[in-house]
Amino acid sequence: MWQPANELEQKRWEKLQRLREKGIDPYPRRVERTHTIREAVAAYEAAEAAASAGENEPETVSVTVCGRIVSHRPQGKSSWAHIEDGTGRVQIWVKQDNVGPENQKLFNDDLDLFDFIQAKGTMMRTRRGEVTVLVESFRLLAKALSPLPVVKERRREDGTIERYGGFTDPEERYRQRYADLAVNPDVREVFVKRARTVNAIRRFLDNEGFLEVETPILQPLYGGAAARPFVTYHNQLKQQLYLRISFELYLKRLLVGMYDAVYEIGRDFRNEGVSRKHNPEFTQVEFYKAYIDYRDLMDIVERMLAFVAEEVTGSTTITYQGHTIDFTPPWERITLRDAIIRYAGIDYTQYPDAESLAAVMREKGKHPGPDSTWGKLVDSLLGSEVEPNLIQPTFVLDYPADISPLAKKKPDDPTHVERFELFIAGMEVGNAFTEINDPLDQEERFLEMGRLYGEDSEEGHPVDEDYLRAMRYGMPPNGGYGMGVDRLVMLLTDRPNIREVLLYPHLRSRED
RNA sequence: GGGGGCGUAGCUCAGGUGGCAGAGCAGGAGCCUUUUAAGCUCUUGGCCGCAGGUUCGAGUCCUGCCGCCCUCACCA
Repeated sequence: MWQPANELEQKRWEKLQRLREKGIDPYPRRVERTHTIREAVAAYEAAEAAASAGENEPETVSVTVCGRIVSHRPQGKSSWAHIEDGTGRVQIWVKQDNVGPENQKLFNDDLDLFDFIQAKGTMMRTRRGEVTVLVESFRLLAKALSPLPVVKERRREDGTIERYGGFTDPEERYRQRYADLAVNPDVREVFVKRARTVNAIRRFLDNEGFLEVETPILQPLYGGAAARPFVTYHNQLKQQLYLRISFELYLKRLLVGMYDAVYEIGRDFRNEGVSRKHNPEFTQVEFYKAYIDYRDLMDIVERMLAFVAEEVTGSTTITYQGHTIDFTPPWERITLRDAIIRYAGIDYTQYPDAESLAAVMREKGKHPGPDSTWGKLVDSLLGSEVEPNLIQPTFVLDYPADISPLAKKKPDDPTHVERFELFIAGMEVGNAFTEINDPLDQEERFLEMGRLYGEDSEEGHPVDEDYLRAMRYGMPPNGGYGMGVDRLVMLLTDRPNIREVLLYPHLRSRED
C-alpha cells in the first residue's frame, strides 16, 4: 500500500483525509462541463467583439470548465489560480463573496497545485487584461497525491517568456513521461506533430493509390535488412520466432498477389546499439509500387516529404539545429562514387578489393575496421565522410551490389545497383531501390551474401525460400522505399535525439 | 563493449586547495477580496546514486557497482 514518501505527499494525504471527513469525494464519478477552456475564452472574446461594435458591456458568458490547477495563489478572502485542460489555460478567480467562507477556505487550504477541479462561473477580464472565470462554485474532480515538478513562467515586458525551475533531467523525463507531458507543453507539442507526421504520410500514400496493409511482426525468418534480430519463442507451437527487422519481404510478396501499390507504417525491432539516432524499436514506413523504378521513387519521395513538412510545420522550409533545410523539390542527386570522391577524396572503383581500399583509407588517416568486406568499407566511408556533410535533402545513388542484396543491378554496370539513400541534416533518413524481381538473380544474391558474411553471422541474410517461391510466380518490376519515421519527426520538431520523439524510449531498467 | 562527463531537498541548481550541507521555487504557520514567478513575516525539509577505501575528519580524494548524457565502435 502506498505511503507518503516525503513531507509534500504527507500534506496532500492529510488534505485528502480532511476532504473525506467533510463528506467530499476526492474522485467523483460525474463531471459537468459546458466548455473546453479554449471554447470558454473564445466565447467571451466573441461577446466582447459583439459588444464593442455596439459599445455595450459584453453579454454574460456562463461556463463550467474543467482542468488541472497549474497555479494556485490563495490570497485570503480572494484567490487566483490557473487551470489547464487539453485545449488551453485560463485564470479563475475565487472570491469569498461568491462561494462563501467555507468554500473559500477549502479552496485555499485543501486544494493543491495539480489537483483537477471543475469551476462554474462567468467570464470577465481583469484590470490587467487577462480573461478570467469569476467562479460561482467549484468542485474537486481528482486529488493529486504526488506533486509534479513546478514550472513557473513569467512574461517579460518584451513579451518573451522567462521560465523558472522546470523538469529537465532527461532520465526522469523519459522514465516518467506522463509527468514530463503534464508540465512541459512543448513536449506535448512534439507528439502532436508526430501524430500529424504519420497522418500526413498516410494521407499522401492513400492519395497516390497505395493500399495500407499489415504484415507479421513475429516472423519465423527475418530479413529485408542487415541487422541482428530479437529472438522470441512460441510456447505452444514450440517455435523460435524473430521480431521483424523490416517489412520488405512481406510487402513485396503482395505485389505477386496483384496489388499494384502497398505500404505499411509500423514498428521494426533491431537488436543493436542504442544511440542518439537509434532506438531498439522504431517506426518505419515502407512502400512498394509496381511498374516504377528508383528514379520514380525519388520523385515520389520529394513530393511526399515536401507535403509532410508543409502539413506538419506549415512550410517546406524548416530549421533543424540551426540549419535551414529546404524540402522544396528537386533535391540534389549524387552518385555514391562521386560523393565519396568529393568528401573523402577516394575513388573506390580504383580499389576493387578490401585490402587495397583499406590501405588507401589508412593512407588518408582513416581507421577501417579489421575484417570488413569491401562493401562495408565503402559504407563506412559513406557514413563517416559523406553523411555528416549532407545537410540539405540529398539522394545518394548507385551503391555497390554486395551491400545491396535486394536491389537490381544497373544495366551498364553489374558491380552497382539501382539504389539510393536519402540524407537530411547529416542523418540517413530513407533507403530505396529498384527491387529485384528475377527469382534466380535473387537466389544467387542471397547465397552471395551468405558467402560474404559466413554461415554463422547474424547479419547475413537467411535465405527466405518462401519469398523466392513467391517471386517465381512472377513479380512485376517495382520500386520500394523505406524511411525512419522517428528521424523525420526529429527533423520536423527540431529535436537532436530520437528519445525526444519517442513517448517511451527504451531505457535500462532500474530498481525504483 | 571502449573513452569522457554527470548523479546534492519534491523540482532547478550552488557547494576553490578535505573542516557545521546551502539558495530559489514547491511545502507548513500567519496577514492579505483585481492577483499573475502575487507580496510580506516566520518556518519544515537531506541515504550528498549505492558499496567499500584513504583520513583525526569525505558531498569533496581513491576503487568497484548502478543509472543517465556525450562520443567511438556496432548499426544499409
